[in-house]
Amino acid sequence: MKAMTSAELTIGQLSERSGVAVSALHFYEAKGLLSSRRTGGNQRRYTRDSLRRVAFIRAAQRVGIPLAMVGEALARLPDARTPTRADWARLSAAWRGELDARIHQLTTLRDALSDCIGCGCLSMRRCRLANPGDIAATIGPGARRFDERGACRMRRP
Amino acid sequence: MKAMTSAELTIGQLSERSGVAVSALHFYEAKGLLSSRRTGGNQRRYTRDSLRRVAFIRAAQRVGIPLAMVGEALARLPDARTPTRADWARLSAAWRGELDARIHQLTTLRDALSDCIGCGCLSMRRCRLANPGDIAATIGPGARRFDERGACRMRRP
DNA sequence: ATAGGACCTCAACTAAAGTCGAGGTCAAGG
DNA sequence: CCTTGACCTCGACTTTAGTTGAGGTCCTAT
Repeated sequence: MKAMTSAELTIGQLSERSGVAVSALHFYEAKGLLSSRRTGGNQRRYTRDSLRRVAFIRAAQRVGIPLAMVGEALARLPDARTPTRADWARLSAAWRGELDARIHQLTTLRDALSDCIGCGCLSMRRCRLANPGDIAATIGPGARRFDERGACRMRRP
Repeated sequence: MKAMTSAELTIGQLSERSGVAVSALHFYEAKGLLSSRRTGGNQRRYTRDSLRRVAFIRAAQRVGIPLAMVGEALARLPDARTPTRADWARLSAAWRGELDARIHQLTTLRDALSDCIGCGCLSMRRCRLANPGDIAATIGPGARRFDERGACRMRRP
């Protein structure tokens, strides 16, 4: 084992410290969410702030935000220099709005559920449960857990 | 157009009233979340309470609960008789707990995000953002948006 | 009776977020 | 020298939640 605490991290170290599988880190890199320097032997070396990027990615994931959206957000961090506190703070503020919105949605839904399904209401047209924000979703085929859920209200392109 | 307001619904009517595509209703039926009678000509006929089932399914979806879990819940409704108010209320109560838990998770996360990413904290081991419930997830291959998120805390089988 | 829409089945495709495995380097220890 | 462990790439596979299309039936109004 190499017990070096170098300035840079190997992918294995990043994986262990972040709790994210190596294969997932590869995947994130392929998606452009993460970047690395390569050594002479073609191995990845990550700067320290990658830890933060990964933490951010996972945090976003946990609340159901798709990687594409996370990628968009991260893309607005400077890629040349290491992001400053201010860069991160801007990003954090943006996500805070997103999370607030989601919490609000969820709360509304919970209340609608208690009022509505619990009470025996049968009308679909009137029901808050049935129309919780009328997302007229026909966006394409396949799984679309996110959009249908009407969840992300960060600037849509 | 048939303007009949019969006791039963065709799949087209159920689709329109619920806002769910016919293909999705087929899919739900295949997954056992929904059931129907067949006419002589092999067409589906739904009872009125299917509307409520579908609304429930979508509501659960919107908050990120996978169909399998919804199916489990719905399976505990009586299939022979039309579910009573009490049947639904039981179910609703169970979900309320689920939603409360999720809201709590999200809120915690939001706060951690503001404190932590905003402030320049770099330690992964200490960071609430990085370890928001330590889900040691290695459950199998493929997409697992739900389990990794550590989200559902309804009785696990 | 016949055209039109609504319905049926079934197979194939899409998309997200990864995992897994094969086949091949690289570096250090014995 | 050789083995062991970490790393590399690339392609195939997985799961969830559907959609799309082909090919065929049913029903109802003209």
